[in-house]
Amino acid sequence: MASDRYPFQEIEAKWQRIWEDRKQFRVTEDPRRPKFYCLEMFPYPSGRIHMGHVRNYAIGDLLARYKSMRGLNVLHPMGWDAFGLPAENAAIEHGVHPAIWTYENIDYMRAQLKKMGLSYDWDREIATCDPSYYKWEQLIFIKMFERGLAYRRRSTVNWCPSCQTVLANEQVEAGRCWRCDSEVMPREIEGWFFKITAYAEELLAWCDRLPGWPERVLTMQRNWIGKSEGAEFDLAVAGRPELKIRVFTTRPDTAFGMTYAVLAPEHPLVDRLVASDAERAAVEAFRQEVSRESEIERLAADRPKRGLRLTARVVNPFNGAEIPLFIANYVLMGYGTGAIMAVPGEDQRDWDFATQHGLPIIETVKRPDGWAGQAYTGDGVKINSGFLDGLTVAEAKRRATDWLVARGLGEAKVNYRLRDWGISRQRYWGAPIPILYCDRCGMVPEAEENLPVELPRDVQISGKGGSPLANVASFVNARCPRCGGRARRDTDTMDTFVESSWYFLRYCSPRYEGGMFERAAAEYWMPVDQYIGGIEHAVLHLLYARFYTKVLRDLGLVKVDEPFTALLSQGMVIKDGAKMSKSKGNVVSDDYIREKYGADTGRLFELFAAPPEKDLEWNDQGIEGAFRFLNRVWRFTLTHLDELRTPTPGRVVPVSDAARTFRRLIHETIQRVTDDIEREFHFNTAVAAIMELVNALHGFEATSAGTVEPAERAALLREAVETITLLLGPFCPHIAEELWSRLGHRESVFAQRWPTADPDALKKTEVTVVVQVDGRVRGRLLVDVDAAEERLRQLALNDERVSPWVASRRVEKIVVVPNRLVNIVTRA
RNA sequence: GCUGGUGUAGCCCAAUCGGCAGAGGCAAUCGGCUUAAAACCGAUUCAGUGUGGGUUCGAAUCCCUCCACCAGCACCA
Repeated sequence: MASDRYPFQEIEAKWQRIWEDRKQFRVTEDPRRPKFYCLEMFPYPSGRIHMGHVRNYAIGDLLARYKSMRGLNVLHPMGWDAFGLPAENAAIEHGVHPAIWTYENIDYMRAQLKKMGLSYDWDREIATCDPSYYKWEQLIFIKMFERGLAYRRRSTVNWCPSCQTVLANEQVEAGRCWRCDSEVMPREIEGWFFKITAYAEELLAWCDRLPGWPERVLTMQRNWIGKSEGAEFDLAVAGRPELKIRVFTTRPDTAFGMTYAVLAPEHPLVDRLVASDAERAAVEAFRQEVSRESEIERLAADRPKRGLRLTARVVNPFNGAEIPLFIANYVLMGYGTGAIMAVPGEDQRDWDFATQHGLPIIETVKRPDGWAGQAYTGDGVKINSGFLDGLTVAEAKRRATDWLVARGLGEAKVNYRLRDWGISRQRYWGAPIPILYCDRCGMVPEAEENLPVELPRDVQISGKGGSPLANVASFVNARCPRCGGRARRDTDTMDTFVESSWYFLRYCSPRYEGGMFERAAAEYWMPVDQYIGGIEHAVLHLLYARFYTKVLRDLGLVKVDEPFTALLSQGMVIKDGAKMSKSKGNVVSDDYIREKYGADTGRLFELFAAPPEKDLEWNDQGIEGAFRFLNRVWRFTLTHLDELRTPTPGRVVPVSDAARTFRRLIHETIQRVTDDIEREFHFNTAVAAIMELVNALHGFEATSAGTVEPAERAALLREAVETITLLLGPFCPHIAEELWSRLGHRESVFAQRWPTADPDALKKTEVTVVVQVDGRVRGRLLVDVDAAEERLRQLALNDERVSPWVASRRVEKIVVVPNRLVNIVTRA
């Protein structure tokens, strides 16, 4: 049994050892050669590599090896996103220190990756939990702090009760924690923010300048940034000249349709507007009611709009009308000014509220004929709008804004949905925030020479009640770097997305001690030419990394505007209808597949089963097929080794038709595989093309024995097998190396140039032209390439399989597509 | 509800500019090899492209309608 299968275990171990001994994938900057930076998203060391990881790394490895064979100087590093909550949970559950748990996992997973035969430069391996890594992150934090890009404030944040920590907006999915799926609660807390909103416009603008990114991801980022243009202006409170309410609107043209205004319940002005104790009590009760709603309920678009009418009234500056003022749950404090003008005629939300509360509705845009809807948001001619009447919506927006500006009442304004990135985490296993609180000097950054602020090892982790660091006296109690007096350290740690926002830069010079990275190295390698990872980071990591890169650029550290030139978002690996995960118990382990079929087979299957951007349904039979294919290639090569190794002179010039046809297929395959990899990452069709060639190789071998000259036959078999081996290299590196060496080569297959198609071999002398009658195929013609249209027309009409279909009918017209088809259009 | 994507053979997937619906794999069936089976080798079957319409000599491909599934966003004024 075992003898039937190629000895993958032996081969894989052998070549992994050789690659390691030769340091084959170690790279250095080489200004004479064009570079290619190929990067896969580094993993969190959760324990074991599974087939979802394998897919990611197989794609990256294929590209890295392919680009290298194309002559590029390829940087292909790997490391560990090593800070994170699971390490702390392990500590709570099993009493293991997070550091020990993490490093043990790293050791195991590194061994797994090595057994996959991935072409990493392991000398560049990094782990983000290493103080020599996060030291630089702390330095940048201080520089950001000095420039106001990192700031501390008290605010309502997303609190995950299960993770016992704060989440950034990006880390909340439909009201639930992105990691543990618990319902997120609002909580007032003091914490650190990165001012990503300062880059909102640039992050958005560059979405149009990243042609190598999937449109899907760019759309998600654009939506997340959520730019909206409009105007801001003041509503005067009737009888209270000292009070003004600032509102934001994207539809200043509809201001004449304003029939009431609304404040967010927690708007600070509300307290000054209440006229009596009774009203104050009512407001309090309303606020209580609203705050009891959970995050999930708040997010439901169809939840009832609740509101409370205040006694205060406001004045519409456009027409002087005095209108009622409400507080309502559908206006959010966190967006715009926390206050709106309500125009039920042209806004559905206002329409809903107005009809519920019996408020008037004024139409300010002429409805199209037959309009039967509620609020109308389309274009049209302005009506009931004073000086705006007769204008289009777009014109009226401009004129209304100009009118506000001219009177000093307001201004044009752009708002973004994007909020600043909250980075404080009330947890232990992360990078400490390098800030101290001095009794005398206040908030002070740690001095540069004192970095890194190291995470203390000795700590009690209970999983409850604030940051574990707060209980470590030796950590908390420190000296003020400014005055030398007593100071307390900040006891929060940074969001782990901060580490992954710059690891690609650290890879450029991972052992550099003079800074985050060596300038020359980063200038040579950056940006990443091809980034590969899962779609789940479409907004999170990918937006943060873009932001952080721009910050570093503005600090004068890097020259690039964007970190990733091209992005490939690979689909998930699915089993039994769900993403592989421990909790679902549907994980296919890498170890199991590798031991049963070998690393090459596992990689081949995942590259072959579906195009990379699609989800891949795991299939036990499919992997058998991939394995069978490799065995087929192996067996053919070994059984024909004598013939394959007979020396043949130089280039093959086939004489027989069978040989010429076969050689053309060899070179067509080179062309197809190259195109498939370059054009759209269609690795599945590339594999199919190689399989087709292998099938044809078997056919040629069987039929050419007596009919083709032995020397010609041997030369062609050799050309075919060598081509197959070279093409297979990036997909299945171990078996390719072994076959290459057995064919008599001493150099690594990866030291070879990627094959290019011989134009002579591709030339065709004859083509099959299809003959259709009224669009239906009725015959075929074998003709010389580029045969004249007139000749094709005659041949088609005279073809014996075609003529019966034409005989009794009148030929109306004949469409000729050279080298393709002839379509005879007839009429009765 | 909005936006994007996908729908092709029993299954996973191809089809470049609108030009023969099928490259590859899986499964099934038959044959060869074998004392037999597995493995292996060879062959065969199977869809008219989610629905309905339109444009065209010709549509999986372009346009419109509807359906299903997936993903993202969802009181953002």
